[in-house]
Amino acid sequence: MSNSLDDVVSGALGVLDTHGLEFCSMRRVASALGVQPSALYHHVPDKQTLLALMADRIVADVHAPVDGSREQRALAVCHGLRDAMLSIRDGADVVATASAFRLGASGIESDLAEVLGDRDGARTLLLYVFGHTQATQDHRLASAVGVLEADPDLDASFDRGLAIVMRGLAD
Amino acid sequence: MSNSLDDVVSGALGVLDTHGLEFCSMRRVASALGVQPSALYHHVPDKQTLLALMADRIVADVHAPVDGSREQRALAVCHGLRDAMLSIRDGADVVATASAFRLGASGIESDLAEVLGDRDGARTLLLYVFGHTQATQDHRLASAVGVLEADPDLDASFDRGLAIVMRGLAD
DNA sequence: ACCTGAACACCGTTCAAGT
DNA sequence: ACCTGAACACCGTTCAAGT
Repeated sequence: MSNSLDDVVSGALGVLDTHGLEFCSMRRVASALGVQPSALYHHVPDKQTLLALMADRIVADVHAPVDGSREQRALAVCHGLRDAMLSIRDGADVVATASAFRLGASGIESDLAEVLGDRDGARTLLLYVFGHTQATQDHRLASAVGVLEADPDLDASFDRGLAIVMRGLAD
Repeated sequence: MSNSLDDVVSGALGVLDTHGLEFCSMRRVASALGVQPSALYHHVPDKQTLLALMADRIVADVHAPVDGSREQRALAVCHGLRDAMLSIRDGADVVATASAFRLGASGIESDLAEVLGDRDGARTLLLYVFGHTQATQDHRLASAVGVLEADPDLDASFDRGLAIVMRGLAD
């Protein structure tokens, strides 16, 4: 059976979730799809592009709700983003790296900027969400492996930091 | 001549600055030191540890000034950190990655927490500085290579985001 | 203590050729 | 359009052995 680009992205996300970013190689993705490594290059010019497509898919369903106050809508986006990234192994690393590369050009940053009416505020909030979620996920992995003790406060810490940034944005 | 651990870290930083993180391999570092790849493992257990030592050295001279208001001292740390990371190629990536892994355990986070009297505030500020600086550096590289147009506003954008977070921290 | 030499099990990417 | 097969130029890490 022929694979489509969507199949390739799905296959890559499967490898990511079961083996982690470190082992998410073009060769592994190819073998998960039952295909030679070189076949992937028919769908994608390079690995970086594949990672960007994976990032897009991870956050694809994150949108601002239509009603609520500005603050409520912004918080919903931040929590949705965090949950989406945490829902897949190393998701935060994948999304944060891809997003750092196109700051200002991401759909979510525009969404957030529209909700808040503040481009700098949107960027600041987004960078915070990426950074904290990445740290949370790395920390969880490390404590699962046993190199660090678990920090049960990370979710509360996220909300407290979010509150700090939102307070700075209040008009 | 025998190499010390410090020599290895210096050599690695040299390779990083001239070739970038992508090409900062154990093999290249070894060859820059005039030594076989396996020799590095006498000084360092693995590449990840070497990257952490490089990160420590990049930010080694960043400290809070002794006088000034709380806000002034915190801003000085943030700017010092940003400048230190931008002073070497891919420095922000190296520092941010190493720091995400030990959130709460870094010296700068403690420094900042002491200055601000607020652990969550320190973490929030730090994540913002890492994220924005990483995006700035990636963006500059991409525009130097020509894949993105340059954004001359990135430095001003950094200060505006910093002001937002500081405002959220005001008591 | 610091290093060599050789090996192991991998990488991303290219390219001619097949269907 | 989608894929194979083979190759190129690399990786990180281990380990016995040398000085």
